[in-house]
Amino acid sequence: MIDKGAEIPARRRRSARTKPALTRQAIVAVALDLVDQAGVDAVTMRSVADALGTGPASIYRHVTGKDELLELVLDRVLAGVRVPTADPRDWRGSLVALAREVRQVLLAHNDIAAVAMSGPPVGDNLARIAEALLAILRTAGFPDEVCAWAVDRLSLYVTADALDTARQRVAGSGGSEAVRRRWAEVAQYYRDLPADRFPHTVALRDALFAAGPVDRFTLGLELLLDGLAAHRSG
Amino acid sequence: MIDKGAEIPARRRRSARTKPALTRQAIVAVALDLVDQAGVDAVTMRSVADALGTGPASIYRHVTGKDELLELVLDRVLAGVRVPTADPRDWRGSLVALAREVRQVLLAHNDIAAVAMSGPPVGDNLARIAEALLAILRTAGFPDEVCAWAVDRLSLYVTADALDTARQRVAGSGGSEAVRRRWAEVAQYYRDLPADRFPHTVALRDALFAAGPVDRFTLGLELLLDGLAAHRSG
DNA sequence: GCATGGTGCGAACGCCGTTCGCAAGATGGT
DNA sequence: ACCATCTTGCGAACGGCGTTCGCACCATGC
Repeated sequence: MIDKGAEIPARRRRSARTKPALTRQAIVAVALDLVDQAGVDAVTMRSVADALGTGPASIYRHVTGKDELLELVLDRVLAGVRVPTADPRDWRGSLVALAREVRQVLLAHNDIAAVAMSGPPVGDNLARIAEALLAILRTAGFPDEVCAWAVDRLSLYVTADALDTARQRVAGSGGSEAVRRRWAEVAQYYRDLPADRFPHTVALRDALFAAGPVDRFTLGLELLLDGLAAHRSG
Repeated sequence: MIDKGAEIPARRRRSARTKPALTRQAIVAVALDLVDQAGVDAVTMRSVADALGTGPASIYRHVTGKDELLELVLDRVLAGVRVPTADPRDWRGSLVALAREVRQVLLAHNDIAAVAMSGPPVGDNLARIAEALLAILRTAGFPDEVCAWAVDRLSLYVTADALDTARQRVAGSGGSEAVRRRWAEVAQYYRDLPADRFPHTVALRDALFAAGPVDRFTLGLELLLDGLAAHRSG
């Protein structure tokens, strides 16, 4: 948030040809690579330092700690969100487009959504996205207080879904053998529930586990927007 | 999930009067106490062992690892959820009551919701709650596939809100000095956004930070239920 | 009385985030 | 040109984490 520009290498040290120079940007880039390949938990001061050919202490010259590093990674990810131009005649379509864009960008980087759910809402790009959301809502004619909590609820929903989806994706294919077996056990547990005490769960067990092409995210989003529509000019 | 009953002390060892006997239940109880007082992150194999007057290795005789321990804690918390009797004439009221009950129970135990969002959906009590949710939805006459994803979306929303609320509560009063200053900084950042590039955010900054008596949880829930109502007998 | 198997636990391993203190290069004043 | 000062890199270490190993111990069944 500070020193947003420039970041000149400051010095061409021993082998500018072979080393990435150790700047904030380089550190964040390496951390993002680790997130993409192995998830947020794989980001370690040591793993980042290793990938840069140095030790963990060096990272602290450019970043105050791991929290700030992950916030910077999240901000870089959110920089890839392209906000649509608000169409006043179709606020609903605009909101759906923006929500899907954010979700897609988050999911393109593994479980980075976990960072968004564990810290305060920071970063220039988050502010940019929130502004776009508010622009859509306000030009659509929603009262101010409705806009205020609608942006809050929509953000929460999108972030939570992105995190949930990423975790289930790990359970399906990406994850370790142990994690996959764990989820399989849980599925089996639900399948074996006694029909007398869990009649509805048993009756719906096929529908519940049909992780098929049904886009649960959009369905839930439409629910929220249906309800929101009732608050227009209220 | 296994060995659900009994759990006899197995042996009256050296001082049954002074020591809590070291059973699964005692371990879970101690861990839950730690969650209540200092949050999920404060639950450590060592801290749990210390509270029981022993070493970390002893815990592993009764629990396979930290993951299972936290799952057991979550299950014990969810045991406190009292599911309402489904009233077919008021599915909406029943859903609101159940959702609020779950949220309230989760929030009564600090950020325990973090456990629910980081692992697979396990535990007898979770199955019990899901069954109750499905009972309400099905007796209300929703199509099966709607029930299937509605229970998914509602669970996600309740859990995510409980986690989010717990985190903001820490930012308000419960948390450490450092955490509170961090959130204050963020609030200041949003307040100082330039009005030319962030007109809507600036215009709404009072409404956005009015964490007042407005019950955002119920508002969002009503949104979902409004949308859900449109899917009846569809 | 003795083998057996479950239980408690001290010690250790290999990670983690973070801090310290020093070396070395860059910078600025004179 | 020279030295004082500042910034940057980084080896080493600290304390804490989850987990495992191996041994001592005791209740039990033969």
